[in-house]
Amino acid sequence: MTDAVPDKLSDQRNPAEGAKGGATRGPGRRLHGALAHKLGTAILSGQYAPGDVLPGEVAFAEELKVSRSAYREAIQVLTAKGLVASRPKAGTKVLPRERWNLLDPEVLAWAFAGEPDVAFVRDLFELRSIIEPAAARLAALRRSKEDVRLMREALAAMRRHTLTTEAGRAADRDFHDAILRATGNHAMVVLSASIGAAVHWTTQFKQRTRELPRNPIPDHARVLDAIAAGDADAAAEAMGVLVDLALEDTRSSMERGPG
Amino acid sequence: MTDAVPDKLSDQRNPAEGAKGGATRGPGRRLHGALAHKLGTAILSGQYAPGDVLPGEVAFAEELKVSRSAYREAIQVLTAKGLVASRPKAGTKVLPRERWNLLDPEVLAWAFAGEPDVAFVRDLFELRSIIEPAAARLAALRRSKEDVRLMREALAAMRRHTLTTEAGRAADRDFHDAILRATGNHAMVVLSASIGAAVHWTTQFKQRTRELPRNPIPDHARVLDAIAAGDADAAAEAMGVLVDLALEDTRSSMERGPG
DNA sequence: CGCCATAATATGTCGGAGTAAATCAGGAGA
DNA sequence: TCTCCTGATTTACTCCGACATATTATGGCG
Repeated sequence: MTDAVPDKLSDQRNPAEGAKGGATRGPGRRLHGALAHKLGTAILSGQYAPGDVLPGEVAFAEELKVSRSAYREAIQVLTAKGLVASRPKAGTKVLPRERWNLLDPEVLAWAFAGEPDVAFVRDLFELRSIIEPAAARLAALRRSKEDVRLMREALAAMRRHTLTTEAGRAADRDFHDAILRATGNHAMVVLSASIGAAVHWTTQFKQRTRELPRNPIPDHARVLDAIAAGDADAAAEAMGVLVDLALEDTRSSMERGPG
Repeated sequence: MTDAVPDKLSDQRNPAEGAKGGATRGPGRRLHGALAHKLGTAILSGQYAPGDVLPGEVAFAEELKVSRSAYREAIQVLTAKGLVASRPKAGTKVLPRERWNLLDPEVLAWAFAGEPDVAFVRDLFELRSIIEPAAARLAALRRSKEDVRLMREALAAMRRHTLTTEAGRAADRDFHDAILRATGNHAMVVLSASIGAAVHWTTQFKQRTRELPRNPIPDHARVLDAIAAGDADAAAEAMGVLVDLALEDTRSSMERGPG
């Protein structure tokens, strides 16, 4: 907090984000969306700590060079995600971390916009190591042919591109996503965003170490085979191995330093 | 959709929600909050199905007897939770269920505002049956004295009040919440809202059967003892038993009919 | 010294005006 | 006849200024 936000975005209305078609899909297409992104990342990065109270609407909106309406809509977004709460006369206050919807895809993106908090990444991995083996087990029991087809496709894509490319990483996410969908459990699918982020950062950390110590394809293939065969125990076991390896890689590269 | 929303809330500004102090904590304290609640429950209950497009801003806001500002802020809330998306000329459309942030506490509340979807309750239980044993294991490894104290308190409260009272159910939620917190995993704590809803509906369903077939205290005490003793395997095992029993009770009472 | 009424202040709500963008229709060209 | 481009329309988006409401702070009164 202290004095001021290093105002970027000054008077840029719409960053145009490329040419047209919305290919890159920037942070927020609308003004209030961009504002929410800006304020959200500021909060997630600790610029505004829990308990801090934001400047008054009129003053802050003017400082940010936006109308009060746009500012308020951005605040409503943050409120909806549990980051802040505003009361008349008291102002808008940043809520404690427990209230934040950290599993919200957007909040997750904001958390990873800057330097990600290593402790949070660790937590996310731990969650993943709990969810995914169980998900693989359920998937083995309930998968449809279509589910298996999607997994095969994703695995094939992983083979074609490697994890060093964005396409390869996307295929990796698709593979894990397909498993979660195959559980037929909606609550599980919702977690795919969080799990996906964890998977993404796995490969990201692996990139940093520049090792790629292990070919991920066989491990993934083992999971797929078990699920396709309907062998629940084998699926859970194989996914457990996969997750443990990822956790290990990440831990070691995190110890080496977050930067 | 079809013709109109059965407009309640007409010109009621602030339901006053009791006296003061915000004890009961109604759906939405502000107008746009109440609107978001209204529209959110309408979407979650299926009144507006995925793919449906809402009436235009001006028309709908007028129909709901609110200003466009308030209406827009409500829509921003729904957008933030992944329920709808709006684009110029195209209007505001309800997104497919996969995009909904079903783990968001508010969305969860909206989902349970009317008759809860039995399939969703089942999914939530399944998630709980995966998370909680693992959480109990982690809690056994990492619990602090303060954590154990909180669990003891919650269990004592469960003993005092029974699960037939709201205080007892709150104590039940507190117990499970304390375990999640004891894991030291922030991502886990965030799930407490979802898990809490599952726990709440367990007891709710039990109430319906009017059986209360089993005294829950010993099962909970077994979990607590294992965690306090630092026995990870025993903690996971004991919690597994607890969750399985709850799952069984709920399944049988769900089969008897959701109403 | 403590309680209650009053005033000050910031959020909440309102209504309207103007801008930007996406869709649809129409026309020119192949 | 079909395709592509161009314009017009519709809709959400942004801005502005004002009023209403709720909460806190203040000061007087018992």
